[in-house]
Amino acid sequence: MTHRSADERRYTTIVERLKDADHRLTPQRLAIIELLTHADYHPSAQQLHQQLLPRFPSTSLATVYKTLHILTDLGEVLELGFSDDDTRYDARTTVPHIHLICVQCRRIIDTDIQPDPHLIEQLKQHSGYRILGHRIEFYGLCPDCQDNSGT
Amino acid sequence: MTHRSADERRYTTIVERLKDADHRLTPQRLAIIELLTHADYHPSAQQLHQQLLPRFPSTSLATVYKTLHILTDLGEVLELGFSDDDTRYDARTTVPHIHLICVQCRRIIDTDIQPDPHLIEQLKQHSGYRILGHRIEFYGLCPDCQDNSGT
DNA sequence: ATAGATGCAAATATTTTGCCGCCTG
DNA sequence: CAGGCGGCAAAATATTTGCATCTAT
Repeated sequence: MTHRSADERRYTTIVERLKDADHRLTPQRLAIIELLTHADYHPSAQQLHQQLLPRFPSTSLATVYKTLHILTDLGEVLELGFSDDDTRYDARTTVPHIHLICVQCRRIIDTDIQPDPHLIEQLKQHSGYRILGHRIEFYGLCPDCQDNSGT
Repeated sequence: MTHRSADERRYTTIVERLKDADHRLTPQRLAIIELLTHADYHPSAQQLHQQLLPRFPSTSLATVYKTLHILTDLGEVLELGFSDDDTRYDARTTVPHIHLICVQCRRIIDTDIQPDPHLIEQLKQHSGYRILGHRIEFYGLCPDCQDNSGT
């Protein structure tokens, strides 16, 4: 077998998980998973729906939401809620990772940088919390928007 | 003048900011600011409204939202949006800080622990983003919920 | 006195749900 | 061929807005 990209592997993984959990592999679901995995892409439900329409003109938003919830329950998709923007969905990896969000174009990219384990230890000690997960986002201007702002 | 707590000082600061920005100091607004500042408390708009009702039975949710937006625009309140919960508001400090969120009781507490500056430098270098701010949350079980889960 | 605030209700926006006919397995 | 799924529309939530009235300054 020839080279497969990380995106393709991730796609396959999620499809397998769906099948294993006895969910049906409908064309709509496969298309949604493809969109979620093939691109540095953290779309909203609306965006997914828009991108689906050319291929499946009758797709409904409800189907998009239902699929996203199934994948979220399986732990394959992460929801990112905001107060001033639609919820965005991240299916690229199940490994917790830090997000970088452009405050201008709203692009969200993943990083492979991990938070310092020492920080987590500190938090435990100070608070008594049992730490289970995290959400870490940095806000700023992406390279493109830095360039365009000089117009 | 006698001792004033950090909460009281924070309350006064926000009230001054409102006045300086030529907003009126209505009883409703003062009460909202008091609720926001006097407690380790990151309430939702609904929660604020509920707590306001005993003192101001006719207060409307719209007023709560309007006040929160004014304070957010002034930079005195931080909005925390989620996908599965109402937006929560943090008025306790304007210094960026890490939140600890209990996944069971949804209590949100502040910490005074700062992210490693080295991490931020790393992110800049890897991504080319100009970093302007952050949102860092750790999820887990607060001490109370750890105790109660052993029932 | 008057600009700005409140409170009510209606409007918006987003997400969820119910139901029925259809398709996957 | 049976139960899950997609699509439509209605419902449920959360938040915003318009407007008449009231009030802080």
